[in-house]
Amino acid sequence: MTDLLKQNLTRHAALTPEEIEQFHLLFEPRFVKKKSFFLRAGAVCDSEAFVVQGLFKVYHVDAHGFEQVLYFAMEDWWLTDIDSFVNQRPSELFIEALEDSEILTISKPSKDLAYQRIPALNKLYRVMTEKTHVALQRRMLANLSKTADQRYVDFIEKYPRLAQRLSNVQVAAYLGISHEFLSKIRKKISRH
Amino acid sequence: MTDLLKQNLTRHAALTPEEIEQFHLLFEPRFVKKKSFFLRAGAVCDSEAFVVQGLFKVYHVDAHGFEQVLYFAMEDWWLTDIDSFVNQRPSELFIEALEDSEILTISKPSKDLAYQRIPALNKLYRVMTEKTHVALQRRMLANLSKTADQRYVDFIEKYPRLAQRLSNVQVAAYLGISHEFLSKIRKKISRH
DNA sequence: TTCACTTATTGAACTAGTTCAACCTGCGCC
DNA sequence: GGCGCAGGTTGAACTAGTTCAATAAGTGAA
Repeated sequence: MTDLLKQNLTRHAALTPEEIEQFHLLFEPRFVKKKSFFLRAGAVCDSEAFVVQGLFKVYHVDAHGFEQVLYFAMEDWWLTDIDSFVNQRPSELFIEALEDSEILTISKPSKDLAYQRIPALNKLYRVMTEKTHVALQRRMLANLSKTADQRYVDFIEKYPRLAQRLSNVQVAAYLGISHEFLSKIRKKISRH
Repeated sequence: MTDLLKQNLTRHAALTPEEIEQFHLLFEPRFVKKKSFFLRAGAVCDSEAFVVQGLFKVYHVDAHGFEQVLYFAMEDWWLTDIDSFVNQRPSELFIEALEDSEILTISKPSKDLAYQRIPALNKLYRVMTEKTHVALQRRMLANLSKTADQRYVDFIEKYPRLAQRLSNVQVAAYLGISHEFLSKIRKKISRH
């Protein structure tokens, strides 16, 4: 079960086997039932998590009660509100399990300790943050330039397995459109 | 002239004076005239830069020839296409001077060398990337939830000095709306 | 089996934002 | 001094996307 985590850590930067072993011992397993929360707006994000099994939605709720999805996290993804976790300030995000899930969590004190003891972790998280930032930049540009139709097609092409596990309501909240309009897009596309 | 850079470096992580001195020596000054480019799509981003004086636009040009602005960089900001710089692959972005500008550049080999010699830089750039990522997340959520009116008001409140130096065409390309529509928004707002 | 609830679809009326074309500055340049 | 031209405004016609309300199908719990 922690093999997936170890593989993930190895992918981004060259840590020694000892460093990986030492780091992964700081994680604790936890089960999160469908519809319950890893983080709620207003609370401080006091731990980060790696998804071993299951699916989560990371989202914001605006003044009108509408949800905007920042990202979905399934197996091999990370859960965190960087701002809240790093600065230990109240979060503005919700992180909710969409399926019964299994995660590995690391507390803020443990991670701070790890940064001190394993300096190479700074490089690891620098590289990981760079990658997620590049992905978000691409999404930002796509949102500024493409129609909802194109963004929907791009989404199901880029994340086919994820798309299968999501309702259209969830996908619409990610694309930034109403679920009714997504339904109309799907109809149009299905007619070729 | 390099004082601004040193201050900027100090702001994000605790480097020793020696480390800052050693790092800043790797930067070279360069002048970029208005309307000329620091980076063009298709080229590899072989250096990063810190803006000492002037103003730049970092943007993408889509298939229809429309520009989408990723961000503007004035004094005390950084210029880079992270993806192209880190992975040394052709960029999809343009970085163009909107005013006669003065920058400090560091080449890819110099920065790689610096990471080796000054491990604390990994923490510095981890923290800087985290901050820009958080800012982009907020912008993404704002774009998904707010109308163009609200986004325009937010923009001039958040970056009042920057907004003064930009034409409405540039601001519209940042907000993701046509400049004609921005003009109508401005008229509506000016009537209180 | 029934009840409550979530999910998806559809249509009609509406609104936010685009597109195109016209026009009006101000301003640098030869 | 006139010329070209980038920047901003405006209006009219259009399109992308929303909102609201109705309907139907599936699902899980008691």
